[in-house]
Amino acid sequence: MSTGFVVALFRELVEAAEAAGRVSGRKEKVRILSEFLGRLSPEEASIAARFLAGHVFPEYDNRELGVGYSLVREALKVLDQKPLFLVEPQPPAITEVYRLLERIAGVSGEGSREKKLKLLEGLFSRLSRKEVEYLLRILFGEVRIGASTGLLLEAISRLSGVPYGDVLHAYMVLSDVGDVAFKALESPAALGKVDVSLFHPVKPMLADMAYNVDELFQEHGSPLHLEYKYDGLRVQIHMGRGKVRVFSRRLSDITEYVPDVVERAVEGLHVEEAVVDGEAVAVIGGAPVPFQELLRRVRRKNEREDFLKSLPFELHLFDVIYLNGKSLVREPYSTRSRLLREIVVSEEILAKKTVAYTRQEALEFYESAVRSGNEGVMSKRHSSVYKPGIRGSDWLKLKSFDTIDCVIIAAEWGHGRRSGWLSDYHLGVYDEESGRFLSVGKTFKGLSDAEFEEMTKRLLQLKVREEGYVVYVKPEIVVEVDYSEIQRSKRYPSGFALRFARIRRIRFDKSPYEVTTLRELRERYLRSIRAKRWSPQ
DNA sequence: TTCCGACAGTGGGGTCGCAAT
DNA sequence: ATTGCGACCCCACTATCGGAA
Repeated sequence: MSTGFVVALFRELVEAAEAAGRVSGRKEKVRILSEFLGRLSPEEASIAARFLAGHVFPEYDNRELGVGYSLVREALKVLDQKPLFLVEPQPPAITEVYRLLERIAGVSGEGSREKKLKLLEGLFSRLSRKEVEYLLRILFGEVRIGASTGLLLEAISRLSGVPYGDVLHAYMVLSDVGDVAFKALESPAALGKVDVSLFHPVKPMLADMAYNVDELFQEHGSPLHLEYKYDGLRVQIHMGRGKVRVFSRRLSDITEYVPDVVERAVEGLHVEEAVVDGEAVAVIGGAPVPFQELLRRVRRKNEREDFLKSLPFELHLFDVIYLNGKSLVREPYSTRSRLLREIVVSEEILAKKTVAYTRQEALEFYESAVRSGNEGVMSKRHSSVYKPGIRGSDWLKLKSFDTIDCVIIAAEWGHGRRSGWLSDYHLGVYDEESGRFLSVGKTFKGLSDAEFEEMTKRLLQLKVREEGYVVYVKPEIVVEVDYSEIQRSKRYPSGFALRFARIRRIRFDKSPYEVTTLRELRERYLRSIRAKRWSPQ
């Protein structure tokens, strides 16, 4: 090769990852990663950057590896056997590992499990234990070296000399850290010029959480620009040149699953070329169905028309980020909002909006959103630009939630920084009929490190038995639990599961027989689906 | 010097299609 | 016909680092 680069081994990537993981400072991690990537050819660097971010393929790439814990467990057995090689196998290059993973992703059909297994075993047998460990971390998207996409972009900026702002913007529109690394090394001058283009998905902008309307005013000032927050599928629709593609929040092309969304976009927008952002909600009788029901339409393909009609998607658009050849991500929200209104046939396709000058107006709008079966409201800073993939205070979400008391009936040992703590708790409600506590799901959210420490001690004192990762305890510790929705569950004996459960506080003052009853939970569930005007079956 | 924004890490609910059983 | 697996839809929350104030 005439590139002037020495072929980089996968082992070197592992060494760099380890080194970055050992230090705690972000700057030091960035230095280590940039020095490593700087030694690589553009192609190697693009693969390595993706690997370090916990991806095998670009995020917009729809290829699937089809390798999970089960297959890996099987393949790992090969390491326990004596290798059949007479001479030591050649350690693979980064590019070789990538090509092999591409082959694995390409396998499908009957006997695919066996074929994937053989390829995986072949790869494992050429790697040291430590290299296998890091390969697995990459495959499962959990590299855990305290550096992911964010710090990799800083490393790319550092090694290419391209300002960080340009690198970040390139990432936002290219949607792949590997593509950014490649371009930064191959043509750094061009990196600052990339922008949104038709049919290449862009990471959707995200919102921070707010907890009351006062916070919204505090952050965004008056008046507030509010929208309904719908509980559905985030969709980014690219249309033009006689074509429409729909992308999900994680950039999968979901066009084939949502023909009615395509139809509504085509009928609802009069425009040459556009990329619009919105939420698709499944609606029956004018009211949104529970998210759980909507899920039945996700990734469901080749579906008969009568099924689609029984659970139709409605579209609520709230942004436009590309229009007739021009990127709008640098335009303020006020402008994008106006342009969106100009290209819709009717306001019906837009997210419901209001401008609230007072606390009272904001509250009323929020109440109306929740009353009509939606999640809550969004507040958007009128002057803010569209920041793809960024979660910040420019957009704030205010969601409704409810609270019940549960008793902890079991707990699971944590992983990583939580190893040594019981950090995942099985929550029980009281069933008066059987006199038992029945599980309504698990949560690991809400406690501080100190509380985990304390909770672990208390739970171990209440331990009844231990099975694998699960420690069953005497039901004694009561916790107040916030959740966003009660779902029907086949997994839990109570028949219900809490969506987005998190512990608000520990109730040392309450006895387990004072926790919420199953009857009460059932009543709450029935009330919530009545609000949505939806009934099972 | 203190404050706060962005990032990383830990893990929850559900449903589908597909291959294996 | 049923089951197990892998992918992916929705995520919330706390700790930490380092630049902003």
